[in-house]
Amino acid sequence: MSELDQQPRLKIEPLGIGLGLRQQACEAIKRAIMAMDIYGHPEEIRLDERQLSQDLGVSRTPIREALSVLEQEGFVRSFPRRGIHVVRKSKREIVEMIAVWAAIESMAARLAAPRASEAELGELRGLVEAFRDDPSGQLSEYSDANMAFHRAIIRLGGVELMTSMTDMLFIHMRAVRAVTMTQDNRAKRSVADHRAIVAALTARDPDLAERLVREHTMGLAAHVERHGDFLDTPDQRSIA
Amino acid sequence: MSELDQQPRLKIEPLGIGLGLRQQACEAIKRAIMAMDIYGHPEEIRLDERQLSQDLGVSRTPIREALSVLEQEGFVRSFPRRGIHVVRKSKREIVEMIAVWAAIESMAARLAAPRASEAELGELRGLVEAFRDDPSGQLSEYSDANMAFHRAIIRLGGVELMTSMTDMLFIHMRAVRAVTMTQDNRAKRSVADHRAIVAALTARDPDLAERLVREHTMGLAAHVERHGDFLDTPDQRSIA
DNA sequence: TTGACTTCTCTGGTATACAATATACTGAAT
DNA sequence: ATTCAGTATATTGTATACCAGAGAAGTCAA
Repeated sequence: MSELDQQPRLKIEPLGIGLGLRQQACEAIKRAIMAMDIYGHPEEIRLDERQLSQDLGVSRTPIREALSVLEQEGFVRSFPRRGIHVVRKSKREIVEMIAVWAAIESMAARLAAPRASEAELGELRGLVEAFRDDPSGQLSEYSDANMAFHRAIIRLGGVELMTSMTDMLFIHMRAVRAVTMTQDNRAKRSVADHRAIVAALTARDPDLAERLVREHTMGLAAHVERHGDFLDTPDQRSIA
Repeated sequence: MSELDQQPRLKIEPLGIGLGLRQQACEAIKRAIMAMDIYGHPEEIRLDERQLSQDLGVSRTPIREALSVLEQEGFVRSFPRRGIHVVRKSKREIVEMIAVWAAIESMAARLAAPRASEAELGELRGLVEAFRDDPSGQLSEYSDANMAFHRAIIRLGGVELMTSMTDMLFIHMRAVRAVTMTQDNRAKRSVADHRAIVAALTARDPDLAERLVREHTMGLAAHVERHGDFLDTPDQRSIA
């Protein structure tokens, strides 16, 4: 056995070493789904198992298991004997996800107010002040920083389950970025809101922090409720 | 088409017709897991795919897909090449689930305060007053009514995603029932809390309803935090 | 007697073959 | 010409066979 280690074994890239082939397929398909702009073209996007299996170079079995996981996570929906479609979240579903997000993050802010260290609050402040000047110019970067800010608050709550659950929600909400950027004054107001939230946390005021986070995020929900009609395609109701 | 409805078609039960064999297996295994008292005996519970497949009379393929779904839902965990174990939630995980529950239900109560109809509030009041007298006698029935009460509040919020997410959480929290019943005065205080919550909703006071629900449920979290040490088995930390 | 190494077995992972069903296309009849 | 029915094809759902890896036990040597 020992001489095997001494020989210059060619370092094969850890293709599937350690984690099952199913999870690799799952990640690959998820990346592919997230890469394409689902809401750009309104036609249904169908996934072919055999196509995916020969594209990824594995058999259909791990593909099917990966698709099962993705269906559980809400990315695809399988109609028996009729194929697998990429799901397209309706406006109502998006608004509901934002409401749940608001519920969780406001509770996280309440928990974070007494818990967060000064250093953590400093990092949070850095995330906000990086875009103190008009963020309309770099909307994409600001959107990333925006998400990072909210994730940071949730993380500061100290409840890991909140982090994982909202991460799941955020993945499905990348389509909302387009909606968020429609009103460019939203970005400026967003910075002001964030600054107020950090101030409440710094003041160790749980009630204020909770209320500000809730109103901020529920405001986004109301915004999507008003301006997100393009999310609903004509054939959306047939699925519901 | 219309004569199909007129004819007395023999009502064959849809035995596996229409919904895949995978979902049947999934439901069967989930029922089996929920039926056994996981927290009763501390040893690890391992699931054998071949055993399950010949017990259910199907091949291993749907079993594996069902187990994938169950792993996603957090019921089992699969260690590569080492077997599949029924997960045992740690005290920390239980407390975190209760915190998320509190976050969602308090937001639902806030949304329900202006939305709920008088009839819905009447039903809610019925759920509370059914156990106005000492609920210590029928603890099991009260626990069911307790869950029904909380689910009703969440449903009144009008956000379906909150209902589905908390249903998922509640499934994992059946083990907490044992903890809840340890302090028998908790049941009496619980009824008082519930009555106050209904009063706040009747008064259409979103802030009060939100606060009461939050404090009520977070009180349960604190209770489990103090008295739920039996949930952590010695080998629990090895998984984490 | 103890420790290490090897082998065997058990269990999960993967692939391929087969069966069932839904859809679409074509042909015939009205 | 239009509609209905039947068949064929394509795609998914299921089963079985094979493979690889991990754990345990047994044996040999020190």
